[in-house]
Amino acid sequence: MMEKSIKQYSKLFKALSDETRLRIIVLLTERELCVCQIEEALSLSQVKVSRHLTVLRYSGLVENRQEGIWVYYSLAQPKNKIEEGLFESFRKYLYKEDYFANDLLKMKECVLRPLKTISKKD
Amino acid sequence: MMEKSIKQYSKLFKALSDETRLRIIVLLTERELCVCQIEEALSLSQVKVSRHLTVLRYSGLVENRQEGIWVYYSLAQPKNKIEEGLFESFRKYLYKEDYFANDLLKMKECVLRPLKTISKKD
DNA sequence: AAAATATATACATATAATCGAATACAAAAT
DNA sequence: ATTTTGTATTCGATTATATGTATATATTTT
Repeated sequence: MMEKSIKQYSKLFKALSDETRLRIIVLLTERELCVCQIEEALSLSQVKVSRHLTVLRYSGLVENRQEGIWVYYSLAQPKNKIEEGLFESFRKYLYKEDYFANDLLKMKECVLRPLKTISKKD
Repeated sequence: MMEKSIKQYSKLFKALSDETRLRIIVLLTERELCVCQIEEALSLSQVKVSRHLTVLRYSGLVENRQEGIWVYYSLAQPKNKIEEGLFESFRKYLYKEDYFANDLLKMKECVLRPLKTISKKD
């Protein structure tokens, strides 16, 4: 159908149009993470992170896999040239920007510790 | 301010998250156009086009200049690497996709014809 | 001057997105 | 079998977005 490609792209951009989701995506450009790690790295509530991850999953930008009690999320393979270019730009440029750099730093601290010791926040 | 960059990007993607605005942007990657040309190329109402152009202008993605009775819109200079990459991707790939290709074709027909009142002027 | 044209805005309304709090679910540990 | 832990979903409230109709503004033509 003709409308498919337009919708596909507008949905892509809608998925990226939320600050929380953008922060999550930038984290995931670096590595696979489970929900509680994202929660802590971004100091956000469980509901908020989980809900935005669901949105991202529906958009096709991320995938998940379950491992025991944890659900790990990762960036999906880019489905077109636009996504490909975006992911590349994210990896190349966004990590340098203060806010994202900070998130990434905190994320790296988090993943050093074993999962069990992660404490809850909101 | 720390939040600035994140907001900047989420706003960029929000501006691109609407189908009509995406179609407009793709037209503008090709050339400057006035409102009525966009209206005709996309077969959309005046209000709809004008309103979405206003949104795009607020997002900083497009600029406009008035010339007599017409207001011409064009893509603004990219303000960061992400925008730069996006514009490049749009020019490189989107014009090939059916729906956008169709819009561009129709736009080119439209701009061949003189603007109604201009013919009287010269 | 009035009429015509291109564009923008106001108003009302419908639809969608976001959020916190509470709750459900499923796997693991006890 | 019960509790704990990580994750997902429901509910209700709030806010944001998109749209059509009507109207306003500004420039040009007559």
